[in-house]
Amino acid sequence: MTTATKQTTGAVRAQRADARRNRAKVLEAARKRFAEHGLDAQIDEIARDAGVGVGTVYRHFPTKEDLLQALADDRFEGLSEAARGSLEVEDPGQAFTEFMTYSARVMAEDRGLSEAMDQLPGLCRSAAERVDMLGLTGQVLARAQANGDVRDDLVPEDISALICGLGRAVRSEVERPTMSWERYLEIMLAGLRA
Amino acid sequence: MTTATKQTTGAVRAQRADARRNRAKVLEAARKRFAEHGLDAQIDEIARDAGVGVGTVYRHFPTKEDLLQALADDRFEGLSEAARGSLEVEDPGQAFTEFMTYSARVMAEDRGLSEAMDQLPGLCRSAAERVDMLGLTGQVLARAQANGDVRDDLVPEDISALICGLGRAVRSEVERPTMSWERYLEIMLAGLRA
Amino acid sequence: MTTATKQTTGAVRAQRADARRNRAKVLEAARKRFAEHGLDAQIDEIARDAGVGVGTVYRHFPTKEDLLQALADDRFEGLSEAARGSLEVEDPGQAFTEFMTYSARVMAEDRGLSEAMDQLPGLCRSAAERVDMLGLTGQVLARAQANGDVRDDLVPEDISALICGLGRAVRSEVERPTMSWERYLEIMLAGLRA
Amino acid sequence: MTTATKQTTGAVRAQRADARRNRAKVLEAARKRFAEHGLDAQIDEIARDAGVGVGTVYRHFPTKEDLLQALADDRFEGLSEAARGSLEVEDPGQAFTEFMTYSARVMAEDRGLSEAMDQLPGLCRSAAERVDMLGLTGQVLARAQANGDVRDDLVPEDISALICGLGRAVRSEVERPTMSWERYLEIMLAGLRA
DNA sequence: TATGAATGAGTGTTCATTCAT
DNA sequence: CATGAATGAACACTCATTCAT
Repeated sequence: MTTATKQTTGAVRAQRADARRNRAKVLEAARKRFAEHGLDAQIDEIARDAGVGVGTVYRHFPTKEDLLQALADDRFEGLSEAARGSLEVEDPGQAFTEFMTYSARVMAEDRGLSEAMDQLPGLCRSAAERVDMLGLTGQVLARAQANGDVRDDLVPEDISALICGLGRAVRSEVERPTMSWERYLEIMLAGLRA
Repeated sequence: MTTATKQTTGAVRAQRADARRNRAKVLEAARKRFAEHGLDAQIDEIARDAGVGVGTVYRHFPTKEDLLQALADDRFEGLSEAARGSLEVEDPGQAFTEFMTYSARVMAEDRGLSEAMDQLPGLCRSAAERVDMLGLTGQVLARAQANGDVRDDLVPEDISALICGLGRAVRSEVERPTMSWERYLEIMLAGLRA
Repeated sequence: MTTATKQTTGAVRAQRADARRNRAKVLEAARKRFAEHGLDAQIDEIARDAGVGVGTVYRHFPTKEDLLQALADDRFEGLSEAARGSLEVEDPGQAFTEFMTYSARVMAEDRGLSEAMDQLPGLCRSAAERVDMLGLTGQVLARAQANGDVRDDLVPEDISALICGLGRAVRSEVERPTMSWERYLEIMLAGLRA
Repeated sequence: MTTATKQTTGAVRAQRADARRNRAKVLEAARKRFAEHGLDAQIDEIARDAGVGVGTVYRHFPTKEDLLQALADDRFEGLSEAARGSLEVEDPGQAFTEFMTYSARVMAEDRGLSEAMDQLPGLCRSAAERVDMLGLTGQVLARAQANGDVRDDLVPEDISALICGLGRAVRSEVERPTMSWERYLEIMLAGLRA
């Protein structure tokens, strides 16, 4: 029976690998669709792009919102990694700038994410909480402040909110090339300096 | 055109007055609906609020987008008036700040407008062009720069884009009260200062 | 303006006549579909049968259940008229029998109605209350009891419940011709006799 | 068949025992689900309750209807045993009453069964035929008639149909507590008495 | 010209059934 | 033989737009 169990486990693992691969394909397709078309992207299209049936999408993500939540979780995980990476950077000011730049870029490239911040704030909040975004940005901020690179009156919530604001603001570039998200960010960073 | 109006009968003129009144009622209802519910506001609801039938809405605005265009035109007309008003203010720096503050407030209070900037950029661009937004903001900017209140490297397009960016960014406050549009604006203005 | 109003009223009435006709067509189609296919009948099919678009069905009946409610109301109105008619019949026992027979026939011929009694009891209850079914059946019952035709221990609720029970029971005949609803009713009436 | 079993290896026999046990678990879970939720009970839920995969359910019962058939067969086997038990009861009238009461109770407590009688009559017919329901009820009936307890004009098909009718009728009690299945049965039995 | 009823393509979601592991 | 992931047809319902009155 031990053997049998091991075989079963192997089979189950294989299936799970398949399922995981499908889940990944769905996520990837969804990321692209939402990034390009915003929240109105249709589940059917995502399924087609992923090369699976609608049912498969719904098996992994019972609701459109669940799917968006998973994507947001992914995005915020990326942001938290960026924050952690910045904490390794020696110069605190540069660390701060790098983190903000990474954040702005992510937001600029994902229409769905920036729309979600407008229309599904709870979703973003929960994604941010999952990775303790506030704590991490707080650390990045504190170092820069201690080094005299950033205004002292800023609190971690400001950074968190600015990132969200950036998410909405920087998509400018997509449509109106007069202002790139880089320029918008530059001005914003200037406003944050000590 | 004046002549044409004179030629029309009293009845027809009365009808036209009616039509104009209806147009105004529709616009007003639409403004409220879009401000509160964003772009997803439904034409039927707008018609009901306006006290007219859907057909009347479509007579004046053949398309939902046409209606939004009219509203955007209105908003940008308000912005251009604010810009012209600022040009009367003696202190150039204060004038600049007042104009930016007015703009931020308008954007913060109109969910439809801020969503339109994300999703219907052409609409906003054309509204901005109609009132020479670029020229006006350029004048406000130039005075502030000449007075040494604002960074020299900024061009009028920057201001225009910032206002649009603000439109998207400042709605933060609605959901996450940690950052009000006033605070976001403050940081932004700090970034613009010389 | 009075004239205008009159014209408008005429137009409105004409429209309403059209709408009423469509509503009737929808109801008729729905009656047939639900009678034949039960509660699973599809709105699209009903719309097609009625010769209208789905939207028209939903304009008149915002929900499938609303449509069913309307049909139930119709049915119970018919039952209440039957009860009132029975009260005109001279012989109380015959009146009772006639009313029960009418009820059984209606129920036997409408699969949707009998299923609704199983699965949407609130709907039936409200339809019954709308026409004071309990009061009317109570009167029919009281007369028959006073005449010594029906068991004294029966209360109006019994009759009401029996009619509902009949609704479910008598559809036997549809599928299993061994027992017609007439025979089922006959046995039931025998059980009710004094 | 006994020989065949003897020829099989221990392992295979063990597998068969497993399969039989699975079949039983599925049936039990299905009985509960269908009894409570009616025909709309979902195979996935049944599988979960049974502690097996959906595939296992479908291996034993290739179709939802096949599963229902098995359950109906079980139920009718119970009914036939009740009938046979009644034939042992000394007093024919009491025997008849007991049988009808048992039948009514079973029907009242199984929503799936009563719905099946409405919507899948062939299934019930075949279950009834498998256990010669008609013959057994005929015997119960004949004894009661011979003893003068039940109307002479009733035929075995009447009883069979009444039981089915009861199945649909008595669920009244669930929603409208004014009439219990006991009361409904009482009236019905009164109608059957000589 | 105003009305609002009608339209119908489109969308999220469910669930019986199949099939790779 | 068991598993449960995948499938996809089906279905209720929405809403921008058209059009008869």
